[in-house]
Amino acid sequence: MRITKQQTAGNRERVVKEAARLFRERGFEGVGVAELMAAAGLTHGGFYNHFGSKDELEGAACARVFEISVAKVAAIANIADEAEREAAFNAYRAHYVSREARDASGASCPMVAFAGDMSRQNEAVRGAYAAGLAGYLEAFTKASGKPRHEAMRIFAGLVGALTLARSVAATDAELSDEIIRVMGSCETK
Amino acid sequence: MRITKQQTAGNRERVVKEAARLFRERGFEGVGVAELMAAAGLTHGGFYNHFGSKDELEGAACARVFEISVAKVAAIANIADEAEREAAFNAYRAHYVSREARDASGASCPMVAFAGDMSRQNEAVRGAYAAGLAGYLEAFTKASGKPRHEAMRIFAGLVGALTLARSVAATDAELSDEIIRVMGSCETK
DNA sequence: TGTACATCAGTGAACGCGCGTTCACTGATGTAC
DNA sequence: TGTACATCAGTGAACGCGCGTTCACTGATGTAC
Repeated sequence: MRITKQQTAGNRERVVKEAARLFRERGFEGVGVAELMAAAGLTHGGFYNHFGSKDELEGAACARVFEISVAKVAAIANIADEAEREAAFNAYRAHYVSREARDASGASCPMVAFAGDMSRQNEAVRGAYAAGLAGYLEAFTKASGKPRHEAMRIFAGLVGALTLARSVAATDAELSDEIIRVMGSCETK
Repeated sequence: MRITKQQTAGNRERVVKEAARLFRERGFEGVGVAELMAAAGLTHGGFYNHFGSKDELEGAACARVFEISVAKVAAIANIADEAEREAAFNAYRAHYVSREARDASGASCPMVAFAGDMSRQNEAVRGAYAAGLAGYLEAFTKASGKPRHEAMRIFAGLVGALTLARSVAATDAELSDEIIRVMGSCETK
């Protein structure tokens, strides 16, 4: 059943994309190779035609997630008009800690999705993550228009708030909403 | 090989204690029943004399970790002298985001250790966690001497900072240290 | 452009390992008399 | 207090399931002529 080169590339692309979603939703250990392939409309046997190992896909998926996130923040940083940039940045912050963002774990920020178990990940993932975080912080600082240390404090607050809100979303909706409310409406100080 | 009731209680206690440490270090899925029992000086076969399932131990360990953490914060909240309490609270904050705290993952704050994969945990763990977080936030607010929403913002910043610092501790020590430096020296504003 | 053959993405069965859980057995403790 | 028996925490082998990985096979694509 050989298929077109284009189809092959499309299949690989779809696996990475589904992996980026599923890994964020359920963690690297929470999704198996068979399910990943099925999500892309394939069967598990062909997995190793595309990737050398599950670790390798994890690394690729992690890198992919960062690409998307960094691109979003970099787009804000590149807005020329000062007031417009600031407005976009504030909108980004507000959406970062929102009920929508909390509930869309498959589209989550990579830090919130992956940071927690980075210490027990393979080299491929750790490398992609470390490079990704460095790039993200740089873009975030630019987008914020503030000194780096201040931008980092803001970002840490966002990460902590979203992490905490998610952690009790299923068990204590009221507390989760309170966290969102308190942290989402951060005046710019 | 029947043993003393006291020894039995001591054995169970040791398993929970080791679990509290190991689960924080490597996550619930990262430590097996056999290793947990070995850490307590036992063999895996007897596990089910003490616990109905691994899930049950996870719940007990999670609850235990919160007990310890909440007690620490509550002790600060109960300091009568205002200035002394404030000093103790600031010391707590400073130590929370420090290189020592970052590297001692086995003695970590339960939120930083567990929040990330709470969404994929069993009922026992989720229940213990939700109750624990609510109790912790209450104690933390009291200890801070500030309005609840402000205390929550401070706490979210601490959680985010420690989470981020840990996530790159092994791959980008410089960035990790920078995060600690920036967030640990938080003036009280 | 048409034909013949090699390539290789996809398929599904099978392997092997780790891990949670079960089980038959042991022997000192705890208890009934 | 002493004796006889039941209890039950601990042991280590074994089971069964899930999951990453391998493998033989298929057949349409891509290529050489």
